[in-house]
Amino acid sequence: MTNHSKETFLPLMRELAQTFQAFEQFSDAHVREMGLTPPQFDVVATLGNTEGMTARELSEKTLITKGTLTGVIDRLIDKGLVSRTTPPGDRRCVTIRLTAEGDALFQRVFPAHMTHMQAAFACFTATELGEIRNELRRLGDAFRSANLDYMENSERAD
Amino acid sequence: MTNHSKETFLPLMRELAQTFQAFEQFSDAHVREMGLTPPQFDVVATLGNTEGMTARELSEKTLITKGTLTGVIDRLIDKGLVSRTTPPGDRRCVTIRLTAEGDALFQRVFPAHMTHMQAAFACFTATELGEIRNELRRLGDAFRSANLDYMENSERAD
DNA sequence: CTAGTTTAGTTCTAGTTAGAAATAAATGCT
DNA sequence: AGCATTTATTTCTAACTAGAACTAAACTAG
Repeated sequence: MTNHSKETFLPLMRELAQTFQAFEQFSDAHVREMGLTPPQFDVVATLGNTEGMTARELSEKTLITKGTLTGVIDRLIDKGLVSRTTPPGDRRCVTIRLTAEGDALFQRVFPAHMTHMQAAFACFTATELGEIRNELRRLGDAFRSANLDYMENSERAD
Repeated sequence: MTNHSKETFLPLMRELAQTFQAFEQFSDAHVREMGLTPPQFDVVATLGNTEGMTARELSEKTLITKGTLTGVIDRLIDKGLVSRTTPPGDRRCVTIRLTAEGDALFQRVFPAHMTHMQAAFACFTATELGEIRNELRRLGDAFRSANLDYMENSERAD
């Protein structure tokens, strides 16, 4: 258990933010050229090659909160790319599914986006990519666990 | 120059997004408790211990685009935390500066936030933090350079 | 079997986002 | 000096954001 001075971890925090921003810029520029917003692409990519799923599942996989997701789905329905139906058995839920048009878009756009992204990783070996992934996971775990500790303490204060 | 299959780099992309999201959640929860939105905190932290700066400088340091910054500054002015003045010499610019009240908030809130963030890094050595930072930089450079290549090609297409 | 709780989704609010168009001042060229 | 370009910021639009309050349906315990 080490207590770091801010000079030790602030640069890492900055680097994380800048790296993520660079990733988003590279990814989003391509997504927008294909006529989708980044969250819309995220939803279409997640629904691709599935039988559809509930809003809750979709929210968990895309990291889009449920309140936001309602609006994103609304706009995808306006574009004719997804449908919202009530599944038999539980009328609280909705099943969100790609339409034929949405599936056609997915088949066209998803491989194109993978090819786009691939270009950024060409200067790494597969081993390096795995190592970076592990370090990111460790860092993410540290944030998640620190956040749990923090929320636990503020609960007690209620 | 390696051509990776999507199984090689997709997990890394997901991990990057999840790690950044965990970082934001941990940081933002604390910032909001102190009565600021994350971009507002970012601006206050950047202006702290300076004589103020132009909107352009502030935009570069915070990664908030200038159009967005106008609104963030407006709300900080409403709260009485910053001021917007035209510097002598160039009437196109504005100088954005913490008010006395804004400085008092900064002195109180910035150290508290550093202490909050520090807790997440306790399980790493200083050396590890440096290594992760280097890998993040390398990854970020890869995205930035891929993005430059991409933009160059689309320019030619105009 | 029914009141209370949990779960699913939508709606609402305030704020942020990028990008494009508009405005205005300063600089550079001739 | 005068016109064109560049630079700095604001305004505008469409979309996304989290979180809280709300509605409705489905459990669950007595």
